[in-house]
Amino acid sequence: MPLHADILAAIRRIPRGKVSTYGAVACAAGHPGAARQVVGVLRRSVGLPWQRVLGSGGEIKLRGESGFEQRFRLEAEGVTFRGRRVDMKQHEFKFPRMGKKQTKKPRT
DNA sequence: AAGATGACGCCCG
DNA sequence: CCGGGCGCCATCT
Repeated sequence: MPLHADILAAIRRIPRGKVSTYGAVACAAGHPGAARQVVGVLRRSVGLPWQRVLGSGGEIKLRGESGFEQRFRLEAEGVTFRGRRVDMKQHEFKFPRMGKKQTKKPRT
């Protein structure tokens, strides 16, 4: 499974009103250390909840209008901020256990 | 193939 | 809290 597919899936699993971090997503996708690749996927893919992906500590790493955009969109989902960071203790989404491959269609 | 870059993460002063 | 440096992985020129 292409790494971007795993990352893509992980990002899509982030529920509304919750957020995650690049590193966490990469890890949840099964690619610890591939935080940068998470960024790549976010940029190339469209229709993803990119706003729910933040930097470590819940900090918005985007600059300029993009940063504002992200902040507003998150607040619109009910996410609260602590200064310039998202209140992670309240909105950090903990990815479910991922044994190996069984992540979506365990089907019989 | 090599060099440079990126919405990163973590350590150190 | 702030600034600086190094490591990671994939992509682009």
